Amino acid sequence: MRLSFKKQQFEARADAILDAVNLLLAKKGFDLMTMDDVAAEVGIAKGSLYKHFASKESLAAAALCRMTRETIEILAGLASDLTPLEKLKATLRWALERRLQGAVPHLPSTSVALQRSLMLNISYVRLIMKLNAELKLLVIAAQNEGSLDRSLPHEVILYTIYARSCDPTLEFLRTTGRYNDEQTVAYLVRTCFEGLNG
Amino acid sequence: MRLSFKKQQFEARADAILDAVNLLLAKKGFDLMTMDDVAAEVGIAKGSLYKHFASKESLAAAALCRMTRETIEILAGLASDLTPLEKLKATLRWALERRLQGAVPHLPSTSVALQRSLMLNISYVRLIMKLNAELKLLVIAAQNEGSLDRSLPHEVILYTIYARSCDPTLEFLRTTGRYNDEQTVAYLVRTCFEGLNG
DNA sequence: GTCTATACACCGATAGAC
DNA sequence: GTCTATCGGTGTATAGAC
Repeated sequence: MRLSFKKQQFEARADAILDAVNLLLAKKGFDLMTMDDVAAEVGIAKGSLYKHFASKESLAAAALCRMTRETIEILAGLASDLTPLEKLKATLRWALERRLQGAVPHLPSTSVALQRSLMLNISYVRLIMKLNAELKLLVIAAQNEGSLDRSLPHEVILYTIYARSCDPTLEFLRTTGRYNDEQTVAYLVRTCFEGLNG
Repeated sequence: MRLSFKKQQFEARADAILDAVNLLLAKKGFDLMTMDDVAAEVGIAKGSLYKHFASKESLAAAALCRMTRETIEILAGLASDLTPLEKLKATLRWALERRLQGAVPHLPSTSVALQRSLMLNISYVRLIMKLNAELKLLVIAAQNEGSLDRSLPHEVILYTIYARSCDPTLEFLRTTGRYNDEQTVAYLVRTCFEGLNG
């Protein structure tokens, strides 16, 4: 079918655009990323971007939606014999590895402007709420089995894990060049759950 | 002395400008903060800003220098009978409290543009290196007395504490409205050093 | 030194030819 | 649907009157 093929091409290009957006969001952040940057990175004209996405905000939202969807899939695909704590650690580990590969952090704590527009994006909010609900269940389950601190509100634990997925310590440690990616991720996961105390 | 008085006024205005910059950096971030914003907040004309500071970058650098200097003073003023670990915790607690009062986080992990320009600012780099050296001594001392994990590189510990001082968890928890400022800060310090495990 | 006015560059978004 | 060209708006920084 010819039509289906064209549509496929269209989708493929949209995906290529989101790849570029992801790269640029990670490198420069939302505020400093320009539509010229995106167009140049993809190798198309700036005007053509607007045939795929209505605005810069919706472009970023689409990129973050794709990544959140991916996270939900990873979480769903984890071996079912893992404990809740192991699942949480695996998800955090995966998010940190993705960042080292050039992905943008989940929580766009970088730009207030982006945060505002995202909260008005229904698709994004739905996805975040879904991910949030699943992680919350894991946190509570881990607390019930005693592997996570019962005396901490589950919100505190959940937010702390979220924050760790976009922790700048990752870049700091990479900049030193003293540790490989595996060690860096391991240090972050370890200090998150076990703390710094001796 | 007439000249000294005028000079004093000039310094006072510079300080008022830095207050405004601090507020705006915390609220909007460097990229979204405009010189118009700063001028409006201070209540002077935009052109007058450039009589005090050469550029937007030097304006932000001056604000961050002032805050770093303050941190060094706080650290120096801590009771000498505190253990190294207690000093580190007290400094982190102070930084988080300052953020809740509207101060900008130490590490401007928000803006890549600002990071770059700061690394070229000699005054700022000197101050950061001084603070860094003092904190590093505390970390190593705490490791030697066994109150911080000896098997972690001291860099990992130091960067983790830095990152916690600008952790977005603070805003997340405040947004819920379920905890007062004291509790919020306590949760952050506690999870940083003791982790999330049960 | 402080103001108003403006130069100059850049960005998001659109128009119109093909 | 992709391109080039451009509009409208905004931001940093400066010029010039007072």
